[in-house]
This record gives sequence, C-alpha cells and structure tokens, in this order.
Amino acid sequence: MILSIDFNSEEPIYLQIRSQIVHAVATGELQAGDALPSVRSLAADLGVNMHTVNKAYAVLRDEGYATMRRGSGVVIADRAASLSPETRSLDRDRLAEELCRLALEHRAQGGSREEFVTLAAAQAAAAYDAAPNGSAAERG
Amino acid sequence: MILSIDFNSEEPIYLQIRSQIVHAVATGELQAGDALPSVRSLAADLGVNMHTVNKAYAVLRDEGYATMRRGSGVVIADRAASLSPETRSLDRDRLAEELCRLALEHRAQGGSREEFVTLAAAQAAAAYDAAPNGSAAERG
DNA sequence: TAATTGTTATAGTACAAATAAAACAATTAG
DNA sequence: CTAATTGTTTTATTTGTACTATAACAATTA
Repeated sequence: MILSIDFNSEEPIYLQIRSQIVHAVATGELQAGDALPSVRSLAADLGVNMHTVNKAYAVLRDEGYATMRRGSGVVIADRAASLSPETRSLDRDRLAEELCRLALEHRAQGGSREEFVTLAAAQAAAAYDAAPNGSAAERG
Repeated sequence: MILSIDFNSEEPIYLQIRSQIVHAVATGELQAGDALPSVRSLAADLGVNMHTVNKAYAVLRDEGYATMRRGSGVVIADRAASLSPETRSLDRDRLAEELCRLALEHRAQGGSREEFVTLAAAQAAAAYDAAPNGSAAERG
C-alpha cells in the first residue's frame, strides 16, 4: 500500500489519503482486518502533519471503512457486514444523485444518452477488473 | 427560470447558481440566445452579493455555457457550435474520471458492477426525460 | 513499566467564499 | 447627446476550512 500525495492538487491532502485507501479497499489490495500505518508513521512517510492523517482516518471511520482504537491502531473494517440497511440505502441514494448530476451536465454539453451509458459501463468494467487479489471470474 | 439557494448547504452559493443554470440548459428550459437576469437584479432577487452572482456567471462563461457583454448582459451560448474538439474531449475525459471514481467507491462499498450500470442507465434516462421544451421522442 | 497508539487542546498561517462600498467602461434606451 | 443599465475592477472585511506545530492526555500493547 503506497500512497502518493500531490501537494499542488486542489483536492485536500486528507481527502487524497482517504480516496487512495478506499481505492485499495475496492480492488481488494486492502481487506477487512488489515492494519493501516499509525497516524504518526504515515504522516512522517508522506511528509505531512499528524493531524492531516488523523483527519483522513477519521473520515474513513465515519464512512464505515475502518475502525480506530488507541493503543492498537487503525484496521480496515468488514464494511459489508457492519453496514446497516439504512446506511446502505443512503450510499445508494448519494450514488444516484451524483450520477444524475453527471448525466445532466453531459446532456447540457450536448452529449447523448447512449454515450453516457456506454461510458458508465466502460468505467464500471475497468473498476471491477482492477483486482490484485484475485481473478475477475471470482466475482461473477 | 427560478433559482433557489440553500444558504446552509456546503456547496458554495456561486456553484449552486451555476449548477441550476446548467440544469436548465440540459433540460432545454434555457436555450441558446436566452438572456439571463443581470448580475445586480439576480443578486437582489436571491438576497446575495453582486459578486457572488458575477462569479457564477463567470464560471458559466469559462465553461462555454454563456457569453457576457457589459451594457447588454449575459446570454446563453450555443455550446455545441462554439466548442472546440479539444474542449469536447476534455469534458469527456472529466466525465470518465468521475464515473471511474464513483464505480470504485461503489465497489468498495460492496456494490456489484451490474447494480452500478443499471443505476447509471436509470439516471441517464431520467436526465434525458426531463424536457419542458419538447417530447423525448424528438431526441430519439 | 515503557513504548506505541489514538485523542484532544491550543495556536498560528494560508486560502477561498461571501459581503460591502465605490468607481470605471461599454452598451442600450430615451 | 444624455441617462440608465450592464459587466468589470478595486479595496477591504468577515467567516470558515485546510494544514501545520507543539503539547499533553488516555488506552492498549510489549
């Protein structure tokens, strides 16, 4: 798990950290039970402040991706098992909302419905192909 | 064209204004040649500062959605006709990037590829159905 | 007991968002 | 031509977020 920070990016550092860890969870590079580096050590590795990493971890905890316990550290959570149906539904609503926004902007720019759906399917395929932990066949 | 501002939202006011106008362009409620209210009058209507509206309009101008001329005002542009192929390609790249991000987060949350594609298709259909200016059949 | 870990507090710098008041420049209406 | 309207620019203030810095506190682990 190697993180790279772009200090010139408009995206806040703590969100860059958060996104890359979520990415690793998506691809299976990080799995439930895996330990994340401590707040202090990751901060030292990245050359950022301790609080910046702590904020990234706190976001991951609030989103259900990780659990934090002082003394023992931060561990990737079993999100599928720990999520309530309500939270799951909220996630789905947020996804729908973002897709709606993208579709509308695409249309405003003169793009076709077919083009949007094709592009979405292509990106989904790419996201579900990136799998360092196993073959795509495992997920049907 | 009625705009509503949520002053408690995390989304900046000028982006709320921008988004709702893009929304209107997408549905056809606003078309090329249509005039937008002046910076000062819209600011007065919404109860915000003149500069906030001006910034929203400037963003729309930079994105190719509108043209601004002092004395005459702000007018919706014919975006499809005025866009260069390079800009069009950049828009497509940005869309792909956002879809990629959403697909990865969906997978990280335990969602399936099929679910993502289905949801994207549904939102696209909704976006292309919202049409106050004509029937869906007009666009094939 | 000592080290490590997350947590909290305080303070300071930097930047963006929004507001405010005022003036300037180009276009339009009378 | 004149006056009103419109976008543009300048300067300044307030507010909130991001990030850094230092320090201490609390729970777990070795």
